[in-house]
Amino acid sequence: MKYDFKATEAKWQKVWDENKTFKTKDDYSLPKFYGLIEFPYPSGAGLHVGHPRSYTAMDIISRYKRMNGFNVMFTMGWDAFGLPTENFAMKNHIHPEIVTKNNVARFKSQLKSLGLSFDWDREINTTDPEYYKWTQWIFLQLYKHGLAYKKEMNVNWCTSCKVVLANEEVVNGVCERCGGQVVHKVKSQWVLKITEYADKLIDGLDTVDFIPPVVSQQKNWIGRSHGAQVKFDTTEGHQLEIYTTRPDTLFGATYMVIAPEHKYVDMWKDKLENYDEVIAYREAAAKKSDMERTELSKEKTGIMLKGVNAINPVTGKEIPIFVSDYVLASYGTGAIMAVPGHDERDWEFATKFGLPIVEVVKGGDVTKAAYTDCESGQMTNSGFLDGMSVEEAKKAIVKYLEEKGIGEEKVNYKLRDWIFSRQRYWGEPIPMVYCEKCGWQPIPEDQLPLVLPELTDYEPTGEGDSPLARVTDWVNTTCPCCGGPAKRETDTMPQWAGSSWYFLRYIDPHNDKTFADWDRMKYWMPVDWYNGGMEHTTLHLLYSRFWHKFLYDIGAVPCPEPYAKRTSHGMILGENGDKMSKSRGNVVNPDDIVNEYGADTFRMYEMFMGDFEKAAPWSQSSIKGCSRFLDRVWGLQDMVSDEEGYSADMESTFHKLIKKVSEDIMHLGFNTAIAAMMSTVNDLYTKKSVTKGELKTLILLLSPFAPHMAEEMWAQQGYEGLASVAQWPEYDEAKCVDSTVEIPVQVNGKLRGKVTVAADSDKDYIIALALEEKNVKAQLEGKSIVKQIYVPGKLVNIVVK
RNA sequence: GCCGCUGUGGUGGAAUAGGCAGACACAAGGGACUUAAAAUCCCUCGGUAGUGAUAUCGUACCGGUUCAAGUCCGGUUAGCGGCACCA
Repeated sequence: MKYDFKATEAKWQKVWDENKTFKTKDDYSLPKFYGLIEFPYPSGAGLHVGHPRSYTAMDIISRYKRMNGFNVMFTMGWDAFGLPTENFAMKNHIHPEIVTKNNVARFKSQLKSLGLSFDWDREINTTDPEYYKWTQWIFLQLYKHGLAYKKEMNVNWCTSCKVVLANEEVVNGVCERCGGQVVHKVKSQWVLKITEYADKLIDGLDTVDFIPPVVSQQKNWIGRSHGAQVKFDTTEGHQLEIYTTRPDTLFGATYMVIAPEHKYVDMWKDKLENYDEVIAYREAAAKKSDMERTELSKEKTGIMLKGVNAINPVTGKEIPIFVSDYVLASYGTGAIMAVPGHDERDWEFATKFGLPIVEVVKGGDVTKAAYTDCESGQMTNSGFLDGMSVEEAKKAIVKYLEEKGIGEEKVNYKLRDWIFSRQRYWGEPIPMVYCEKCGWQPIPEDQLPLVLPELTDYEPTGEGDSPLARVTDWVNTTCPCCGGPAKRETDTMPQWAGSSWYFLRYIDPHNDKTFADWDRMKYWMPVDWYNGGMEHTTLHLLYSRFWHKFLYDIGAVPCPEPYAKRTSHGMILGENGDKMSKSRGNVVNPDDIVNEYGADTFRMYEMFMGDFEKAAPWSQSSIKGCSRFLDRVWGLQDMVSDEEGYSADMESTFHKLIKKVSEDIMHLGFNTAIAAMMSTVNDLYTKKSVTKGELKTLILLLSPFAPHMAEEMWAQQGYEGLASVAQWPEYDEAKCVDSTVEIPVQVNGKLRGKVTVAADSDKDYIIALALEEKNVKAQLEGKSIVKQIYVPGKLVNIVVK
């Protein structure tokens, strides 16, 4: 009888739904497993074949854990605030709430068709006021602990979206979303002090099991560097403070550079003979977009300050000061000491402006290029540092500077604070009120959620204000402090806000007293395994770790790290190897595959198509292989014998298979687990028979991968209950070995023959047998044996001369 | 430029901790069944030589360590991802 996937899949999805088969239990005496996948943004385009790769993998792991007696939490929700929904609403004059509702409904039905074992009773939606009430609450805690502040900032302004972007949303100087030009604009923004957590975010990485690329990217992004801050006297009187990672090269500092925005430019207005020229340079730099600044990075520009010089504190020499945009106002002190002998950028600048280059570390030729090696060099031209290694010199100079009171050790980070305001409608309102008398005031917590007001026009004002600014009766309110007239903040939170804590809400999604009950969090946290895309490493993953660490510090969550383990899946590419996209016309719709082959085949193929952690191109024809395999498994029912256990010749095969599938699931080796099942099924077809016990094991092993078919076969074979929650089959390590083994025999490392022996044969016997093997014997003809190597159970190698 | 990852048949990919390279699939070719097609089943399938047993070369390239290297070490090269004037 042919397998009817349509009817069968619908049937079991209904059973699972009605029985709440995958409902998370409240029994905290059970071992728990919290598997997490990134909840999607419900876009208008519907589910993409890329989404289920991660979902299916975690579904398999969750099903495996469940069958092994774990209390499993595996859930789904919607990260539903965001620009595309707002843009769609704007264009079509439909409320974003309706758009979201429709998109969620579509996503949900698509996901349901895949047989994913989510506990749907815990579904959450970031745009639900009962959810964002707590997003706002967390913001208020950040504010109350001094981690949220308002700041006039030079922000990234997308000229096309007419919206301010976070640093992270600007890619190569253009808007990440629309590719529009990004320029600088001054705006007053809410900013979160993620930099205060830089050390904790780096150090915490040692306590979790994240794949190495994630660890290195996060470390790189935070960019911690150790160095020194040093004060240089100037001829004008003020001290100019710089940051350097190479204090050892202080004797080689022949000039200084400050950022165009540096405040000393204004302070020294009267002293500077060429003030106008410097200001013109500053204005030109400000006008440059990030794109232009990057493009022009090859050619260094700058203006020397006329009228003020600095004094090198160790050489006592007067050195010139420049403004140049190769020094960033936002990093360190916005000023540097330039050591052209040992820094490539300084060398380039010094060469262009004809400035002196002094060698202070031996090992290179500073007339040709900067010598930046700090491993092997030796100090020279450096007074009391001469003869020291770079490492020694660093320590000695810092000690000297500290004694003199002109410098100290200093740690710096590339990480910037998180700009948290968006001039958009479809986001969480920031629960703050501005009062002329009292300044910024938080909304009392009992007034949360601060609900988004209804709106008919979602167009941003174009002035950089949110559409909310138009809703005057919402904006005008009273000050929670003095009761006088006040105005609400009209900016909303970025999309990253809702996703920064959603894993906590899954634990207790309907709690209206707190964001999640403590005892529940104590049981469920941390997330045991979080799988998601590499593209979220420096944004979502870092932000959510930051929020969690903050919540931990104020005693609101029970553990310092939210995720115990993080892995990442590769992208699914189009058939031609390009990234799947509408414009390339190579997008595959999962619905089509499910309709043609069924969810089980679709799941199988997504797991079989390649190394889970690497990108893999979609192949329409390869799907057939998985479809054929499932048909063959189904067909086994026609050759099942009356035998209960495993047949003698298949026993070790099945023990090995259980072991392999179990281990492969936990190592993301889904493709090899499936391959092993295929092999075994092929063997059974060769034999043309299968025992009841063998079929039972196969059904159970298949259940996490192709749950619908497994469920149907389980029922047809007369087993009680559901395969989805049946006990995972056990294997016996002792039975994983075959009674006879085939040992390859090499002569001088080249395969010449094979001998078949009992598994417990001893070395001498095997070597003797090997020497008698026909082909081996021929190879040994007329040669003398130098050495005989036997690797137990693996191979024999005979070395001859 | 810096950091990280990856180079294996026509294709996707296997190969535990240095031990039979190419598992499992797809595609292709041949055959069986069929009025025919689809589906299914069987065979072949890295290169070269040979009817064949077999020999020989072969995991991006060059070199090294080892009885033995896709795997380890040094260098080169190509591709992907991240960061990018961070002092």
